Amino acid sequence: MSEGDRLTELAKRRGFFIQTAGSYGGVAGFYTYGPEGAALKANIESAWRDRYVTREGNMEISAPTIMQEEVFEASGHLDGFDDMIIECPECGESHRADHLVEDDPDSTVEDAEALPIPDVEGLFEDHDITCPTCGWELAGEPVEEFNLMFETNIGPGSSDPGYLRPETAQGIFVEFPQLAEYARNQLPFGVAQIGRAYRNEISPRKALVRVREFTQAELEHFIDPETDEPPLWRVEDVVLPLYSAEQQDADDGGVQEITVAEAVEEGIIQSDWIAFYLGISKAYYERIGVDMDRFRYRQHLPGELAHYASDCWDAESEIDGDWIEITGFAYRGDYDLVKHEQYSGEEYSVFKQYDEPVTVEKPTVDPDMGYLGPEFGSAAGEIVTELERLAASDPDAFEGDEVTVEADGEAYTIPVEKTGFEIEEVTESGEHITPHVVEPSFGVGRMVYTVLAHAYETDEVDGEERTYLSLPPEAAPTTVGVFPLMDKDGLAERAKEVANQLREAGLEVTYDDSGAIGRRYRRQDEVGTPFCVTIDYDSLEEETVTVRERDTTAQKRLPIDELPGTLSALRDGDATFDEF
RNA sequence: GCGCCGGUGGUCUAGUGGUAGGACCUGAGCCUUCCAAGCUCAUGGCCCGGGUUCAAAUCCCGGCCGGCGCACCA
Repeated sequence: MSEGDRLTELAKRRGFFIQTAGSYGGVAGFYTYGPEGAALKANIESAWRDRYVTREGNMEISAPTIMQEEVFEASGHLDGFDDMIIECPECGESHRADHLVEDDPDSTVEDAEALPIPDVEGLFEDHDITCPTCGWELAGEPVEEFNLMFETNIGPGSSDPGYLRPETAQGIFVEFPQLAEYARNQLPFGVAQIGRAYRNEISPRKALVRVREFTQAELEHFIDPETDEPPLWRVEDVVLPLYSAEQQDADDGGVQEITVAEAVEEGIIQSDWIAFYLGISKAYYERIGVDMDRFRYRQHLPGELAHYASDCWDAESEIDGDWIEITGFAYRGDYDLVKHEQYSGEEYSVFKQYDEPVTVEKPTVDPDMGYLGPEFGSAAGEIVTELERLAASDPDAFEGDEVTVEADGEAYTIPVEKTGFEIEEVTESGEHITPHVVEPSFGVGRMVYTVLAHAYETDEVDGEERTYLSLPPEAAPTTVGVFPLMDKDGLAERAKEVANQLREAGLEVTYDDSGAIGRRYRRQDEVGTPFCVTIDYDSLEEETVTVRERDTTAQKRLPIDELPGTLSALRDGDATFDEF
């Protein structure tokens, strides 16, 4: 039985994740987190928030999952999704129909993607385009649209299309002008979002790994590319397992264990910002329970880079021998903000003040409209525009008595004195710049899946095989199980009191008084509860209990009144079980 | 989307053209002074639709779902 099969079985039996609406036969690519899974996911998210929002001083927002078409035109997703696919009936290979048409030597078509499908199909017939894999004639084969975004309609009718976001990032980018305002227009600043995203995947696979609705945790860090440097000193000694593009190409290539400082120095990681995030993220993965022996950072190969990214690294975890992308670290440059500025007409930049105001000589014009109007009639407006342009590009042209500009294809000569030409001294205190974006983008479901797979352990206790999830106490759905040794003699009553006391202290508690004590321990082991408290006869007299640790099954005796503090410290990583 | 394989209680599984057993789990009770012990009882199942047949969970077709491979993955 593979690791994935084992995990799916446990997940269903114990309530981590199940196929959605299984009673109705289910639909591929949709999963519901059960009670244990939802708690685990929430803990992983809150650890993420603690790491990337709270501790880094970033903002968090929550945007809608549906936005109008223009947003995705700007982001490039709409084009990216409207791929035209043609499938070869001979070899079964699928190809981008628009690319085949453009690549055909007889064809003059440059942007086949913009053509209607029947036209593209026609081109296949006109030019006898063949399958690049096997050479089969593709004429007559249907060209089909490929759409990975879920489409919907906003309001009644179909005139106002909307799309479910394929990534949470765009919800941040579109609000940049306001967000910059909230950051007091000071770079750098980071905006995070944890939320659902949707992709109509052709072939959902491997439980939570490739699904159609999933949770992303994304951080968009807006920086001044000229001056902002990450605090690399914080992570310079962190050792990263790097699988560079070069190593992937090499025959005997493999993961190199090198420090952040070395990786930057040797140019393996091009962006200091990416290096910084790889550094701080390693500690995050360790914290939530990713096994560092089954983890690596893999650099994208040149051909693999997204349209917006210059350098990109993925965090990958190993399950069943496969490497699964759990995070993408991308340097997106100014791609997104520039596009949204173009499409929205709003300004997606910040004003950057110079250290010292700069005084420049700026040629300006202030034309005498009382002269230009009557003289040139309807051409006057265009002439003014041309004069302004000329003043900026070639102020020397105004040195004579007359200046000549071309407007609407005709040359006009104007006396310089009527142009109001002047060299003004202008003091500029700064300039508008478009920030660059550094984006760590985490797949929450894939991290949940990884953490479960990596936590899955079996051992032997008193000759019996035991299954347990070695989850970090912080991530575990339940922190402590509370049991009476027997369900009699007042033990259960005392145990319920203790359970309530611990709940009051903010701990996640499960109470269980059924069957034998060993069975209850096993139950908690399987859902990864790190500690179990048992109330026995001595508890009634001495006010002490046994605390049992999941991974070792070791037990210690502690006073009841110390439990809330001790267990909280164990959960938060401020203490270890051995210390008591 | 294509190909191969599969689908029996919550889980794992046995099974035959005559409508199904087991184990574990779960619940009730007994027992039990720290690691899935034992006893009694109980709940719960043939993925969906069509066809063949006197009769289909079983054979055939289609669908859905899952696994693997291919393709796709902005």
